[in-house]
Amino acid sequence: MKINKGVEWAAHACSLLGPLWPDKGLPLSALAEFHELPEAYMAKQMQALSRAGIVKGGRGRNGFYVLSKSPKEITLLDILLAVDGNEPMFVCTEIRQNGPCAQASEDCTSPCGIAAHFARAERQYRASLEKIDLESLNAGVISDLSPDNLRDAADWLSENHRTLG
Amino acid sequence: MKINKGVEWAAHACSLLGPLWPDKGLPLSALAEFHELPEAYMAKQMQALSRAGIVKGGRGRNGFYVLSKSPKEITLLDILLAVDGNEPMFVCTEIRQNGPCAQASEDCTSPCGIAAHFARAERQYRASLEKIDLESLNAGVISDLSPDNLRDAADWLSENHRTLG
DNA sequence: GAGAGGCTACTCGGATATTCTCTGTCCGAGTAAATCTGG
DNA sequence: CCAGATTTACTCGGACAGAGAATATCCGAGTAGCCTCTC
Repeated sequence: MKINKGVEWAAHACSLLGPLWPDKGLPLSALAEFHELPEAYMAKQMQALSRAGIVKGGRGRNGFYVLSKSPKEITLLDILLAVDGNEPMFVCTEIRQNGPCAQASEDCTSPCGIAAHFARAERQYRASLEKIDLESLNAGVISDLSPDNLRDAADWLSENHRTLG
Repeated sequence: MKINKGVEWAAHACSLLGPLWPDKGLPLSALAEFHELPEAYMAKQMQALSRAGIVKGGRGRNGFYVLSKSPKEITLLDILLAVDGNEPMFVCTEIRQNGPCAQASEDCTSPCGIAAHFARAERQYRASLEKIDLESLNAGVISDLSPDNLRDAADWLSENHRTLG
């Protein structure tokens, strides 16, 4: 029940890309360097985001990543599902249909009670993350920065960002 | 982010033990056989429950498992944490303290915004499972049984249960 | 026949292999910019 | 000097190993009941 480490990286990366949207972005190398992450593995996470349609990666010499939607339309849940997969945490193997007192499968119209409770909990988990969009996420992250840090980051980004077209 | 398969087994096992509490229980062999599960691996799950203080396993020739508390005091969350471990799903590696614009660790008094949101979601997940105690869980499971199944199960349990000394 | 002691059979508990997913890495596909060549 | 084709350098994308955890299994520790032996 551990979330992939890549989710954290992807979330931070999207947080960086948020303020640059819609016409600016960052190459993989910058996204990795900003947080001192291994570029090759960071690529894997960005690919996952790309496949999920959260970011768009222009290929070629001047390629870089841009958010493919407004930061308001991207939620933490989207990022989690993109990187970690959207399989449910709890998978019911219907063991109630096994053994000496097995329930007939035609009697199992409603899901197993245990599975139902886990599913409900998971829905609440997802709902909680669904509420956090990239815009509000960024507001929170930035408010934690010291004025010096904020200026440093802004400078660094302006040096490394790239523009579409 | 997948929950251990053993959690399902453990939950069903506790569900069987609930109505037998406080003076009756079932040996591992019965718990495994009832749902046609591999006994050796089922043992692992019961050991985890035992270590967490949810069940008590009497050793020796006539040993068997009994709930160690009232079914009302045991929640789905307890079972989940016992079998799956109580590590948080999302672990923040503080990558904000890395890289060219790293935040100084003394500035990081409040947790990283991203981690905070995941933590909040996880609290809601746990809270949802915390509400389900074994008694209400059993009520749900039993209500899904057909009358025939219910009788079969009752008979089988009365044949296989064991009573404290 | 009764009691005590020892033995056996059966149970739980922890330590041990095996499989699978996550983690980490590499090389190929693709494109924009720079270069070169001919006019 | 300029336009166009070509080369080049740099980027993302998917395929490929290694590590760690989950899965599955086995053997040892422990106890209740049974058997035997003795009185």
